[in-house]
Amino acid sequence: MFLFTTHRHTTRELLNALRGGGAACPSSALHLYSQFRLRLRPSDPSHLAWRAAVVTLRPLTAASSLPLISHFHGHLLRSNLLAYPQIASSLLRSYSLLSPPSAHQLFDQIPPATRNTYVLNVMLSSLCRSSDLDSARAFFDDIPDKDIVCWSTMLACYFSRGRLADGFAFFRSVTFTTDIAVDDVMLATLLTACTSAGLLPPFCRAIHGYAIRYAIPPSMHLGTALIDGYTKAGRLDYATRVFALVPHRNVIHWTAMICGMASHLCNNEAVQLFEEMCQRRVQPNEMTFTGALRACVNAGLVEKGRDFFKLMVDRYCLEPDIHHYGCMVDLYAKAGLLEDAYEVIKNMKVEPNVIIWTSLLTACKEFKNFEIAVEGIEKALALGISDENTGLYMLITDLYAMGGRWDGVIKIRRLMQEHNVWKNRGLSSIKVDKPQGLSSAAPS
DNA sequence: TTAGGGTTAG
Repeated sequence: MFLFTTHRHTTRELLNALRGGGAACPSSALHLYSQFRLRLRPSDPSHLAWRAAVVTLRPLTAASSLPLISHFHGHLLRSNLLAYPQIASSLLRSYSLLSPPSAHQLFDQIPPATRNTYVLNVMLSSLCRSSDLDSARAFFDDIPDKDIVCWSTMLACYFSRGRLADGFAFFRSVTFTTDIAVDDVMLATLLTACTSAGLLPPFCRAIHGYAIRYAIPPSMHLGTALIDGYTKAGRLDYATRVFALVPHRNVIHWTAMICGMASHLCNNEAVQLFEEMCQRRVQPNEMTFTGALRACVNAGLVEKGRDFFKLMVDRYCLEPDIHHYGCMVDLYAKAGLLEDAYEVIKNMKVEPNVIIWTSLLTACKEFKNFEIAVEGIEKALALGISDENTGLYMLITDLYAMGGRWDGVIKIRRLMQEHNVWKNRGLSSIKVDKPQGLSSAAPS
């Protein structure tokens, strides 16, 4: 925290305070910035002015404060700071995250001389997020000097729209028709797309092989994408090896590894890794706790799970979300502690969803506890019936039958009939030669 | 010293 003293701070000191997180909240950032502007002299180097404005925008954007950003935009216009590409790209990015139409308006007002590669890339990224793919592609085609960021942005756009074949064709065109050197970010983009499309493990190994061949280190995002890819491909051994090789492991690397271990039922290893992470003073986030709690659920470690949940709230001041409550309900329910599970649901700060009710009611069926089941059923029915929760309705039917409540069975059957929803038969398939989503045409 | 990309519950 930056403290104001009787000492008259120089512009450099104020800039360092802004940059060093001395202004985590928007109001203190704007206060520091106004102090900075008061001290700024014509003799100061011009880069001080735009740097201060750039770092002031960060907390405003992090707080998603559109009114403050608009207010700051006014100041930037009046002080002619928007002529700096650094400011233009920062402001454009802030708007594109919070209000894409405002970003597009701003872009039209940026003079062509200011529209450098950074500005164009932010605009492309904004179009990729908020407009149709063809508009983004048209904008991409018009960019004169495309760099790796530009190509990566467009590549991610294809994948995020589910256009796998076009994305792979696009990647091929990067490698075969340009001199662009593929980097770790582009490989991470490619790998993430393969992981979500289930094109593993050969693709994961191929991309990893490419990274090794071209000496691209598994740093940051590529490290996470590899860990996640290998764990989802069932290769915990490779994931562990990559994890060990990541130079500066951050919370996301640890989380990907912990979640990967938990999903493969290496529960004790996941719990150990989580504890090691805390010992090394790496701050866990909400997702890390989901992984750690899931390991406790799988292993039936009720006490440990309870401790982790308490640790999350008390020590790390994290607000539990639906995933954490879901784990806690499951933790107690699977151990037969149905009262505790139901208590979690009653005290939740978010509405329970179909997963939570299914978790509780499945345990009610297993442990033949009709009392809690009846209470739960009443509330679960409030979710309403849809194609997504027919499983829950079937479970409720079973529970009514178990309690001899045939009127309930008839009621649910009638509801399902009225809404024309039926439980689908279990079905699973494996594509062997041609993975799904690879059938569309290559881009022009 | 302004741009792209990564991790969660039945």
